[in-house]
Amino acid sequence: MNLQQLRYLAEVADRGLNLSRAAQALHTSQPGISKQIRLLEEELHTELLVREGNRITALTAPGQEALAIAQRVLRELDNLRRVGEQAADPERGSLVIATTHAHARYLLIPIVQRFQARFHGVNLSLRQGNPDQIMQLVQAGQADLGLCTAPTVATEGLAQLPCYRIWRCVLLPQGHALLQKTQPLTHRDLAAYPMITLDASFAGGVAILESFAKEQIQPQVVLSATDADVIKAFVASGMGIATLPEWAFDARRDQGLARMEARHLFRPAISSLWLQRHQYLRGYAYEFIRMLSEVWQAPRVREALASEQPLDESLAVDVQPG
Amino acid sequence: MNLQQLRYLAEVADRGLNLSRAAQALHTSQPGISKQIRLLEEELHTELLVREGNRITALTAPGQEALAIAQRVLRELDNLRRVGEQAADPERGSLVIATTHAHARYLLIPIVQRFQARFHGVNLSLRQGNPDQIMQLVQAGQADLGLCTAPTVATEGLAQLPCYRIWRCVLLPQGHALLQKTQPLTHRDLAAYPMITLDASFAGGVAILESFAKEQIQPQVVLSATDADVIKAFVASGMGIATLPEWAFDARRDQGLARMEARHLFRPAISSLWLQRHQYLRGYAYEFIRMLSEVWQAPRVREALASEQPLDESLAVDVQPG
DNA sequence: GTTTGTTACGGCTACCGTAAAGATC
DNA sequence: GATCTTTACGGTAGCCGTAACAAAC
Repeated sequence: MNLQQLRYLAEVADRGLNLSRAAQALHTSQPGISKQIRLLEEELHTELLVREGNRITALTAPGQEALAIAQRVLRELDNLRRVGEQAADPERGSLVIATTHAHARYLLIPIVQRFQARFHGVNLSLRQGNPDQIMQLVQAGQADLGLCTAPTVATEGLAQLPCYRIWRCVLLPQGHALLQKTQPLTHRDLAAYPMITLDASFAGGVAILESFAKEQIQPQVVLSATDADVIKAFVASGMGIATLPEWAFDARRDQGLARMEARHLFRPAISSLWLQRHQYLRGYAYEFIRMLSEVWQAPRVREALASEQPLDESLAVDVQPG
Repeated sequence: MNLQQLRYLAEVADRGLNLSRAAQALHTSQPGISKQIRLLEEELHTELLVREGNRITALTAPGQEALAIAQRVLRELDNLRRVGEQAADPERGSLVIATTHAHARYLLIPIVQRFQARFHGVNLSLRQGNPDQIMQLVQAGQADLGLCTAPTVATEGLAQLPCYRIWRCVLLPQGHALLQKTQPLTHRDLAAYPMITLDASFAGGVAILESFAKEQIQPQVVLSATDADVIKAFVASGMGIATLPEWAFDARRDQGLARMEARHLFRPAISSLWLQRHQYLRGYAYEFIRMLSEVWQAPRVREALASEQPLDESLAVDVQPG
């Protein structure tokens, strides 16, 4: 038994049970992979792969268990490497954050600036995607932290730390008729105009549509996008109205646009940090999290990672302006 | 990085940070250990051990983290081996159960018999100890299952499956004056005679004393022991009276002894199965657990292992006679 | 002087890559 | 014939054990 063997098994599973591809991905020879996996099978007295002819078509039942174990072991080894890095230089390393465009563009900018000022040595990188993609990145270990609203896919193995309550407002082109209205907006008011929404992969997009459905009103969605700036551009061009997080609108910068209050129409979405439960976090990662939300001090984060409970959404706080 | 290195690190920590002893325990040379640990430290760019002169006096902070990781990895490797064994022959293997004398001697005998009849190929072995020792055995992986009442020590990393409610009765020598009493026994009645109790390391022993304390009565404890048969022998010899689990008394076999009802005096103790959370269980282990208590079917056990919650004690059932 | 950890060195295992064969689509 | 896995084989890196050394109690 051998770490290499576990690495190979995991990679083979990752590459659709194709030894050649696994070998390529690992920059090694394909017979080596074959041999090592055979050795592992031999040692366990069990076939892990189902071979038909000279193809590998599936994992056996014990193969699936073995794969799960291998993945856990490999993750622990990653953690061990991080422990070393943390000890060697607590202020040098990398931090990958997967998040949505809106979060990256509006929420994270001041935080990232503060973080970079404090930790010059940390290579911070942002990856964009919709919540489902973000979950994948975090689950695969390709991102350290995810920040977004709840995804539509399963979140196995991830801990969720609720951070922000996201209230939506209505965005319209300046001079829009609705701006004349002095009473609070209604769903019916909005449905009279074509709408631009967030893509359905975003909890925000879905929630808005559901709130219309509840009122038995069908809004006319002309476009859905994944990018707040794209949405704003379309609104400014007069294609329709939109709902966006309140903090995605900046009266000074967003010339040609106006916003109207809509807290009475749409419940806030909760945006959370998502992270792998069994992952060692570098010290600066805890600092980053604390910068996101004072609620999440390091000990509290550790506690949340250990407990399997989903956490109370009331931990989320309203976003502080800029 | 290398499995051997993790194994060495764990063993060194286990042997009081003594390389020589670790080498001995692993049947290898001491310089090998030294070298491999140095290599690991080198790869992590971090010292894991605190060296003073030529002694190792402590683990550094990253060393502690590394040790924890190494232990988790090694446990997973054990699991992997078990996956292999399970697949190679589901009915052959070993099962180590750590439990108290009373459980082994009375509760487990019929269950062990049924289990052995069903699984000839399984090497079943019982280890005796008090609850604290049992926890240690399970936590160290030297026993697969623990069966006993709650220990006084921490149970980190263990899952508790409540199984039995243990009611106590009073044991007296035949012809004892109390046997004449027609009304229910009181604490005061009992305190009039010297008592023999379970050792304080048993929840049972402590609970009995506490129930007296609550009544502000001080019983006269002449002896405490860890073995039900020893206690019975002393009671039979007239040294005093005792409280024991109801099922530890057998009117036919225990000549010279008599029992009196005491359910109104002492709350039942809960005896639970204890097992390591991240341990792969062989199929027959699930079967054994089911034989202990029908409540604990395999899927339910898996669920309990995954959830970090302490479980409801009401899952425990009264022990069925014989 | 005994115990304990590190350094030095030679032997050997076992892993790796190349080459070739076997099998299936 | 193309793709993919397995078998065969030689080179070599790295692990292991012995021996010698250094340092502490």
